[in-house]
Amino acid sequence: MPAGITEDMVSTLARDRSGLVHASTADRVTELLRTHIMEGLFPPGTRLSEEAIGQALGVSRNTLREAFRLLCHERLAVHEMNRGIFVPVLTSADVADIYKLRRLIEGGAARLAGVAPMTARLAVRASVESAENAAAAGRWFEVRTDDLRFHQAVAALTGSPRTDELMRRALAELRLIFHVMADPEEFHAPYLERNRIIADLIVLGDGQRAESELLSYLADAERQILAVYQVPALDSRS
Amino acid sequence: MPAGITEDMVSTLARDRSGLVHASTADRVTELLRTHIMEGLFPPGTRLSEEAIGQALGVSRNTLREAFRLLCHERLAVHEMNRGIFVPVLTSADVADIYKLRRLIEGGAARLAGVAPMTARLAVRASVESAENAAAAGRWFEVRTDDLRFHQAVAALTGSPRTDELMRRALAELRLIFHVMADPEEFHAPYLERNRIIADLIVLGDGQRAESELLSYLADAERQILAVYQVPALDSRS
DNA sequence: GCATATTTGTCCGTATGTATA
DNA sequence: CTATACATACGGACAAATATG
Repeated sequence: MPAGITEDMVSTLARDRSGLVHASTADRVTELLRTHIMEGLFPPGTRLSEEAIGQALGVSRNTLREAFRLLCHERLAVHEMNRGIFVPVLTSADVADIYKLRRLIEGGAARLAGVAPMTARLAVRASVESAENAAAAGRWFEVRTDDLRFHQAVAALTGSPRTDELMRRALAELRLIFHVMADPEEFHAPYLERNRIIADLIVLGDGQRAESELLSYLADAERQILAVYQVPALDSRS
Repeated sequence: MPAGITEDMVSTLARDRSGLVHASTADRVTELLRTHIMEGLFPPGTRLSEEAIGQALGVSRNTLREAFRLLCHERLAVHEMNRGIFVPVLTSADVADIYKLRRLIEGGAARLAGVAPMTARLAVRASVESAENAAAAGRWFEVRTDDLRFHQAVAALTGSPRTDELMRRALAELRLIFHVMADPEEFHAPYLERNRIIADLIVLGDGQRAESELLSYLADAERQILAVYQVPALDSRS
């Protein structure tokens, strides 16, 4: 059981295999590794050994390599030639870039609030209410998840599958950053009411104000992260 | 030599192998297939046989499968379980979605014209001038390439690597659509002067007007494509 | 700086399951 | 329904690159 590989990873794989899901082994392995990386179970910089993980998961190296390639493609892993696959160590520049992209996507999506279908708008508010309930119960990791759902729902106002997927990937990367930061309560609490305000504006269809609120929101969040997250941009190598 | 596989595909592969490029075989195969799909050498709907292509390229099926997975991930191929890899047949819905995404990205990027570095703005104008020269010489396929470079340069105004890559992939998909359309002269000629106007606005730093010009440009182009491109959204199967 | 061990990159053979003629 | 073709997945092999002592 080499590095963060748990028993239920393997059983999950086996369960899905017997299930009626129409996906290849490589796809299931990808999904499994993706969530494990996103949940921070492999610390940034960890090398993902083909031999060890393949054996722990009970899949061949060839199959595992297909999964690794996909993870690299969505930036949840980095490939260093002849050295292996590593969990990425994101830099301050990465944080800035992700927020730049988020402002572009989420800002533009919020502006569409007035023309977006009401179901999509209500989904935004639903995620905020879910977060409020979780916060009231003190479940702050759930608040974090709901916050990401909120932003996903905002992007979904575009009604564009490609935008949805793009947003999903950007937020997956962002999770990597969250894991090396302070506890979720300190970070997310202040944004709860701002989420609520934005959600209400979106339901009302006031795209202009929703956008400007969201942009200042994202700018503040970026500043706050960069103040704590001091990973230099120079090539990180152990 | 089964399906669209030419001799120089193999020689390109061999040349790069001996070269000092630091990339794996799978990466080189991916790049090779990517450009060949983008250039329309495989008609939409074609099945990419592991056996045939692997043999033609002189690479093993394992290596080829890694490449196929990547292409599927960037939507330049579609994977049908237990059936194989196919060149995608894009639907009208895909066209609409790609243009929705483009309006979001390119519109937001154009708005940043005033704060973008001058080198990035001049790159936009350079692509237009290149297209104008190609048009004057009657090289319309070159005009098409320059047009795509123009839009890539607009997205690059954000200065975001992730946005650049995202845009590259969206435009790669768009190429698939262009190939089944009328000749490039008819389609691109009317947009030449509009490109010029937008580029000048960007160099001047007038993000507001650049954005609105670009948005109406994209709306017109989408309409024009959809008028000709009548592929129904229902699951295309031969 | 060198020799060794480890790990990746790539290929091959093969067994099994799935789709199609 | 059978047969064929093909994708899926595994395991083994070897060279090359890298890490380790």
